[in-house]
Amino acid sequence: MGRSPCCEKAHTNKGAWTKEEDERLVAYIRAHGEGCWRSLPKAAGLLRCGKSCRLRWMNYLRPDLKRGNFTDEEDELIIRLHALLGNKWSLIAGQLPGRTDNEIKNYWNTHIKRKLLARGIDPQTHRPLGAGGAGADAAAATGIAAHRAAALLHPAAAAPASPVALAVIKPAPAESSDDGGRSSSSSGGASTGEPRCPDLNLDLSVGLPAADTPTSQPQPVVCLCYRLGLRAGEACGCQADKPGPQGFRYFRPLEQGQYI
DNA sequence: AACGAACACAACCGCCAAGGC
DNA sequence: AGCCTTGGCGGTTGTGTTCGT
Repeated sequence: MGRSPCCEKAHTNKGAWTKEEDERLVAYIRAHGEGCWRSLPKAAGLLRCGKSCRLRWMNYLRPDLKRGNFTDEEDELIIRLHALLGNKWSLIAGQLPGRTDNEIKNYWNTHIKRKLLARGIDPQTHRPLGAGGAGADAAAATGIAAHRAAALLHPAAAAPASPVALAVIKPAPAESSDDGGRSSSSSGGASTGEPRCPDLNLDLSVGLPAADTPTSQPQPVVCLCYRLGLRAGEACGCQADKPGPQGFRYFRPLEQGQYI
């Protein structure tokens, strides 16, 4: 079995990219666009693997990349998205324009993990350290985790200083999958390898509030317990008997320090 | 000044799914 | 239906830099 390498390793450079290589890659993509990565290196005169070219372009050379330090707002958004999605770095990156999955992954591992630990929060379960154990993992493995994630993303649950205020979660069709089916091996949250519930296949949309959005008005957030077939009061404090205009239900945010 | 440890981040590796043939 | 190619993803490693002794 096995598979052929994506390139002939004997004839490819490895390691850090030189300025000249960067220039060649950028020039080629500007002229021809992002096409076939496998054939690109040869066409561009690069002694690189196609995957390496793609990575270099995606992570460092793309013109729309935002360089520089992460802001506090981005920090908080990453933390909330990680609570919801786990180690789905590409999905998280999709909510942070100009940031790449690799960048976010590195930032998480080097900064945010420590930041959460300093706050006394387990970076994997997003629960207070020592307050969960297997129970916390089990909770994260249930649909209730999705509800908690909604709470984490709810404006009222956001950190006071954070302008990241609106999160609308809409249920995706059950048959759709945007993670390429990799969730069984790497979806985040608990790292214990315990059995997990089926992925929720959330079609997640997160955005900053529009400039003219009155922040004092309640923002719609779907209670995922409803999606999971739970009734009012069975797993949350949402107002199930007052459905919103399009089936949305408003979630009562958790108090600070309150966890499900 | 020299050395080692810790940190930050760029890059690589292996795996998987989708799509074409 | 099965194989192969390709793009994409997450985990891990390698290397340069900074900090502490």
